[in-house]
Amino acid sequence: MNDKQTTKDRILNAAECIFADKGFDGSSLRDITTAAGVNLASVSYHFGSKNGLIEAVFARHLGPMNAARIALLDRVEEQVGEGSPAIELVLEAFIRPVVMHDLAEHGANDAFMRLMSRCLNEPPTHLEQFEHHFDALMNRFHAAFSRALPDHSPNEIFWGVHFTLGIMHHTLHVLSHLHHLPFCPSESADAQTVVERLIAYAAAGMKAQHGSGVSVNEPCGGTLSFLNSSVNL
Amino acid sequence: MNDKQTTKDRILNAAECIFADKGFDGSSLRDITTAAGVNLASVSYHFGSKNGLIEAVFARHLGPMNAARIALLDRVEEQVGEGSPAIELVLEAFIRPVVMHDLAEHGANDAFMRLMSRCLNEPPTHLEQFEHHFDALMNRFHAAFSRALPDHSPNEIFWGVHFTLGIMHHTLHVLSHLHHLPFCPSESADAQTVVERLIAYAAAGMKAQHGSGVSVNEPCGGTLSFLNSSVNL
DNA sequence: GTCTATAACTAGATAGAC
DNA sequence: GTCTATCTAGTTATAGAC
Repeated sequence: MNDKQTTKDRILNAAECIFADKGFDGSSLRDITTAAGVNLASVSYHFGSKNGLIEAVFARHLGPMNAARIALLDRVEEQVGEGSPAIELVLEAFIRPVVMHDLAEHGANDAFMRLMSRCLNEPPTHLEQFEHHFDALMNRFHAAFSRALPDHSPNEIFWGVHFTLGIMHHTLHVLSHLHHLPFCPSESADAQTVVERLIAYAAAGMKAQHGSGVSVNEPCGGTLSFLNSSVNL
Repeated sequence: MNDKQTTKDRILNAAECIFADKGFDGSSLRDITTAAGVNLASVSYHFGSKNGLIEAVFARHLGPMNAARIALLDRVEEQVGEGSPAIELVLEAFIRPVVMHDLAEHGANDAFMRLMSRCLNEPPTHLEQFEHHFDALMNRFHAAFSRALPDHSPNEIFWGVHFTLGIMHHTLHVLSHLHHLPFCPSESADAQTVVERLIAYAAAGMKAQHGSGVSVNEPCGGTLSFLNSSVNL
């Protein structure tokens, strides 16, 4: 806490970055404290254990981020009253705070974005400890999606929401690795524009869920049936 | 190689499963050899090192899986000749072999599906060693998507393809964790139906990319602009 | 090909001086 | 609060008997 940041913050910042690059199990506390320029033992002092540090790294961001998503949803629902909100508005409240979080909070630092993009696939042992950050959020949004798409069955809503989680999650990964990806046009990187693309894709996809997936025995509605033959799947 | 499988196969099967559950860094060779019922040193003998084992686990599946995707795409392009293939057909060739792979090959064993769903987010160090399995595939499909959507800009194709990778990737995760997910209707699990839902969502989403994301200064086409004010993103 | 034993190293956690 | 030093346990990898 001299003229820069406290030891606690230095550890959190370094941990966020190194966890994002190498995963929880792939990052040692020695890696993290060396990068942070602090002593190894300070992790135990400030966070108790490595798991305590992991939890702290997330808690710092997930609270504000999910609060922003709920706040946007509140405004959408306030505007429509008893009616059905536009699916695009619900999607914007769901998506924008996530993609914009790092940019808004820390300029160009994308460490937490990279970390989020990694999280879905961490071992369940690690994820259970912050699942509670998402329970209330998903309840609210699941209900909102159902209201926005009143003709959709629970199954159509379920898969629509999960497909949408998938593009959001993958987008965080793409945004934080754009420079290494093939086929990447030079104008791709603006996050605001990407949010719009995400919403357009997800809105169209969720609307298209209604009535899809109904014909188990005639797999793809006729026009695709020539693909269902001898080719090894 | 008594009456069951060889030591090499026992290791591969156990590794696939344990890597899927705990990640590469989170799985020790002791975990794997114990589960396989073989000796610790046999990993070095058969695969040289832990990295050699990781590569072998993937090579066993990625070759046949990506060959099936290319074979389906060949048939689609053969049918349309010089014209534009339907986006749904290209998507089916892209998606179906991936989702169906485990079911077709091993009945209900979903270990490789879980492993694939984890992979995108492993540390780049681990992923580089099998990136080459995807180079030719992505070249073929990128061209096919461009032909199927001739009005789309390179940027629209780029994001459309990545959003589609995202839903596919997330779907593998959802399919292998269905039983733990909230809001999951009982009839959700049939993989064939899920493939149809995926194609419907992705086709609608990719088509909707054209013309989206054009207005950087007026973020969401007017109707959403009331969300762009003081709420903390 | 399969085993035991062990080398060489790294991990997270902590005791105790300052 | 911060440090050094160290403990205990776990890791990959290998040498060498069978």
